[in-house]
Amino acid sequence: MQKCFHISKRLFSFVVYKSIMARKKEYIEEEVIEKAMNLFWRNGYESTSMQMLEKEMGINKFSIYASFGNKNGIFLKSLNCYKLKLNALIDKLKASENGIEGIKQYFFDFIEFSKETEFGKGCLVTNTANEIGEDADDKIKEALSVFTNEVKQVFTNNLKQNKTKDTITIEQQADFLIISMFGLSSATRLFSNTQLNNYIENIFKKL
Amino acid sequence: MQKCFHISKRLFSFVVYKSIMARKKEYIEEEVIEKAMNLFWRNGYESTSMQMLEKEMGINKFSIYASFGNKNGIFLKSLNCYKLKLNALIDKLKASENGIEGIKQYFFDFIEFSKETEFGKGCLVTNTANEIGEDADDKIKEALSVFTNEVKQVFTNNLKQNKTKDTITIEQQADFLIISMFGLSSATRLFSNTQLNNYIENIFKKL
DNA sequence: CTTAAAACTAAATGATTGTTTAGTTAATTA
DNA sequence: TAATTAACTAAACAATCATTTAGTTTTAAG
Repeated sequence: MQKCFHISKRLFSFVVYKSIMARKKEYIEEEVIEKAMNLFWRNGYESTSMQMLEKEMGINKFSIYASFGNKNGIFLKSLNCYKLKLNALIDKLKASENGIEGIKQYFFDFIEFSKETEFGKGCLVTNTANEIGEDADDKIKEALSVFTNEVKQVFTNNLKQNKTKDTITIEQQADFLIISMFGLSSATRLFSNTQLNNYIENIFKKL
Repeated sequence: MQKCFHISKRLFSFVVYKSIMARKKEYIEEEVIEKAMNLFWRNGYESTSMQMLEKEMGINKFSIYASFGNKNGIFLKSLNCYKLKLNALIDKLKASENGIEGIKQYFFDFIEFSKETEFGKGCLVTNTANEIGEDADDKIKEALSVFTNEVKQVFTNNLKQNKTKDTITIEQQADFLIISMFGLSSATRLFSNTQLNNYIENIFKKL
């Protein structure tokens, strides 16, 4: 087969044999990925084993590998799923037109979003950024980086709503806020609601 | 042997047979623990295997287990070693009498303390707090909690140097600062020096 | 010098990791 | 209905994990 005509076996069967489907999948990929995502969110990447994923996703290892390639593949899809869920908060923030007040509300919204029982489970993105080392998978590192920069950009746009702020101040405050989100993520897992409130109130006293 | 007279084999040999030593250890426990600590600091608890520890500490697995019991034991000793190293900064902070300025200097000192190459390696305590789950070893969780509270207490004492601040404000600002340290710890691993500076400067604005 | 005990080396342990393979079931099309 | 093929179950895979065991070497006391 010539290189320029090469397409993967899976894609090939999808494109050409679309009408010759045999047995139907008994699960919906988006649904089982959401379950996987919640497991990764609670336990982290390394602590989540294929055995746990098999049980939580409710499908066999074979099916998991057939659908997502490997553990990394499941995780990358899970990151995307997380992104879609968080988009509810991000979209609200984007729609806000009250500057830093909108960002402050996002911080409070995130606590609710992260809530599990008494404590939260942090942010899947920052949890992973804290967990992995420099030699981790490049796609994962890239996804985390892209995500972080996107959120920082939304913060920047909201800060720009205050016309009295110069460019340098906005950049510095955006750095301050995105790093503060890392602190908030950790804090939801460890600190009380009162302490989280004290934290957020002090953050926004300075802006 | 009656229960009330029971002492461990190791302690027994130490106390009674102190003068009947056979072969001497070819390593100093404090020295190999420092090497282990640096490995945990760089890679985290789970990612650090006994194989890596054996190589880095320069002694055999048998010797490691004889000296420290198990991986958890090595880690608890490593946490203590980390504490001793960080005490240089903490003592400087304790000695300072310029209120929040001393705390701000501690933040900058920590960046230097955490520095590895271009990026830092965070704080062993907060790294671990971010890594472990609720079902982790109780001694480790306790050690992390004690450590965090001690640092917060030092922050509190420094904040009290400003006599105009009321008790509630001091408590709230101490919460803010200790959670901000979690953010700084993560940030040293991911963000540039400029961004770390922007972060710290904004933390201590209007405090 | 003999004896005893601790410290050493190196290999084996069983459990668990992520991943793959062999064989069965079920759905679609001709 | 028969043939085809994807999706399934369940077992096996090699690698690695933390931990233990067996056997040797070294030191010091009697």
